[in-house]
Amino acid sequence: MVTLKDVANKVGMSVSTISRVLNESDFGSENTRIKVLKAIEELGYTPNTVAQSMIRGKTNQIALVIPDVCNPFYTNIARGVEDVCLQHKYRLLLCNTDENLEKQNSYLEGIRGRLCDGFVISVVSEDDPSLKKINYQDIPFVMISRKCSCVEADFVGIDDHYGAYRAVTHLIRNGHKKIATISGKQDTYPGQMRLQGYLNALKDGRLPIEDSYICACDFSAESAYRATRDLLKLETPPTAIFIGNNLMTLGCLNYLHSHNIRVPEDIAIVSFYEPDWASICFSPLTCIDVSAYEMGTIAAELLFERLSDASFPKKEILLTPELTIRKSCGYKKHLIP
Amino acid sequence: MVTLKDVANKVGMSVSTISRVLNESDFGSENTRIKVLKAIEELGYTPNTVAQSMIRGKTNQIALVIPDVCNPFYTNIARGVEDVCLQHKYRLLLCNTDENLEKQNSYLEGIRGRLCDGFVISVVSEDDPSLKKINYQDIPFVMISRKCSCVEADFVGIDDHYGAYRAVTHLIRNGHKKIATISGKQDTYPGQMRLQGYLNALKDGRLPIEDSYICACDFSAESAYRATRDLLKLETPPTAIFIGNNLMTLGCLNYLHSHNIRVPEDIAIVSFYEPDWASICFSPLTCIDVSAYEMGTIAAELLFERLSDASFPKKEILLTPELTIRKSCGYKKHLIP
DNA sequence: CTGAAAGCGCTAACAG
DNA sequence: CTGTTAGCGCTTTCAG
Repeated sequence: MVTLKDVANKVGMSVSTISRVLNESDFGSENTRIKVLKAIEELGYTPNTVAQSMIRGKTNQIALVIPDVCNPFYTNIARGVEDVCLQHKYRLLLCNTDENLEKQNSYLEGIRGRLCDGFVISVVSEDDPSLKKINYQDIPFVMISRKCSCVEADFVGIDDHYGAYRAVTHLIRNGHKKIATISGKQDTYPGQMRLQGYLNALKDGRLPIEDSYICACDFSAESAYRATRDLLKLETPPTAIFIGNNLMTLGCLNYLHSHNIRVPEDIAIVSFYEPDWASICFSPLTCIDVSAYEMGTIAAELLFERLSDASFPKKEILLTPELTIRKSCGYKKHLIP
Repeated sequence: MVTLKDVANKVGMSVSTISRVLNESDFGSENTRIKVLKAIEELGYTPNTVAQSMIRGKTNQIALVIPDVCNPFYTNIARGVEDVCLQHKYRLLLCNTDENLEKQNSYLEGIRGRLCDGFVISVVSEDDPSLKKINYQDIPFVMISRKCSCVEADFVGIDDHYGAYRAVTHLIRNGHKKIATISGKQDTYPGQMRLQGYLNALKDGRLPIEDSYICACDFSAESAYRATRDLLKLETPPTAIFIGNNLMTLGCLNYLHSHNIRVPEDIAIVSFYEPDWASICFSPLTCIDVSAYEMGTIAAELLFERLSDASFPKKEILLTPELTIRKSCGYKKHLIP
């Protein structure tokens, strides 16, 4: 590997001179500049980023810790975060925890080791204390989508309760009385809030709450596939399902379609978060949705604010999701306000 | 930030001692070990990764450079690469180039600066020479899916020509004679090979090649949406389309569905790469497919081999994709061998 | 078994 | 305008 010293030797100058022509835009005589630049070119020198990080005390890198890289929701967040990073000339270290506490811990360990100057995280579980271990003063972070109430930090998320409430209310207005929910991990904030929104919508709609209609799933397609099967085997199956995320919607629809169950004729569906295939599904999907890209953008910007000034009070930003009506609920126009 | 020195001061020992109890599994008396570990715990010390990288001359990090984080194809590759990284106790730096040469260059610049010990890359364009700039001896890399013939390095990819040929042959066997293609970026290896496979299948099937049936798209859904529209406006529109990737399939189907064009009754579709919604689409998709996760796995393993021994000859690994028949081509059983 | 000292590649304060 | 020097936090000889 060619170093600054090699360049210095080649042109017969000191390392500091070389470093300066590299870092100060108008340094040295035309002559030296040209000579140095030429040597750098010839030798193929590139500054060692690690050494630079070391001396500058910052890495120019931020990390994004997410529970599932394969989920388009997080991937869109990543795009948002990345774009902001680029504007700030930062790099993005993407860490996929796979909903696994151990993996998350291992990444957090690296982060504590100053791998990055700050990070954005969507925690695996709200109950897990590992986030506490990292010193916010040293490495600021913002939580996204999933909040961890045991820790004080900025948070950017969705108004999950409202979203779920809105979705279920839509079902009720369409005349449904037997409404089930396939809900996500209950050790996460969105998992809890979306279930809560479902319950409150039923309550306000004076509908009874039926335990067997509440399926505790884990945000995965497989869990939703099984839940759908169980739901339909019930003595009085539901006529509608509110599904807590995009992946579970896929799982649910896979079951329905492979068993020739029609949507919305046999059963109605509302999904939290809109998959990109919403329109070309066998029954175009009605969804509650929010721009994940924008969330990522907001979170990253908040982080960069923190990076330059840690003193302002903690912020909590909630985006309001909107309902897009397609066919999967059996749109009854006169019922919609 | 608390450093080794702080720990040393606290227990009244030298930094080297602390470093040793940390790095050598059986060092020092029980007493000192316990004392040191306790101090580390109390102070909340974590080794500075940057300093470690510096002295060890390696970062324990590899990068994955991909053109689109939002494409599940690359995301599955990422999962594969990541899992192998984890086994080797490496971290994964994910770089999204967004099909943009400038972004790719900026990431490559960082990589040249020794941000990682090696990397896996799916290039933006085959014609671009920027990969040449990085010194393979210093930082080995393996190309994935997209090959750059101007550079000598390991490559893991799909047998794109075979896949396309197989897909189009399937269409021909189903009785189609007017077969169009929506093909991907022609400055990429898979873009070229898939088009080539299409052309050769037509040739071998004694079908004429119709220029207006060849749509030069760019792998994006939008480009395919427009291409589909144009195709259907032709005087004699095709009865079947071979589509060069998953995203373009989405775009194509979006057009068809929104214009009430039935699949396969009005037009047949085969897609290269299988989206996870293949089964729940309004017309379940027939696809040519390969495991992207596995590709990622293979590429990463190859990279780690290189990392420990750069001397063996360059490898080129091609995975053979398989056809999954659903409904979108109008399955005619007796015609399939 | 432990400490002092050198040095990884670079930047920046300090001299000349 | 340029060179010398001192570190950043850590590991690793080399002495004691």
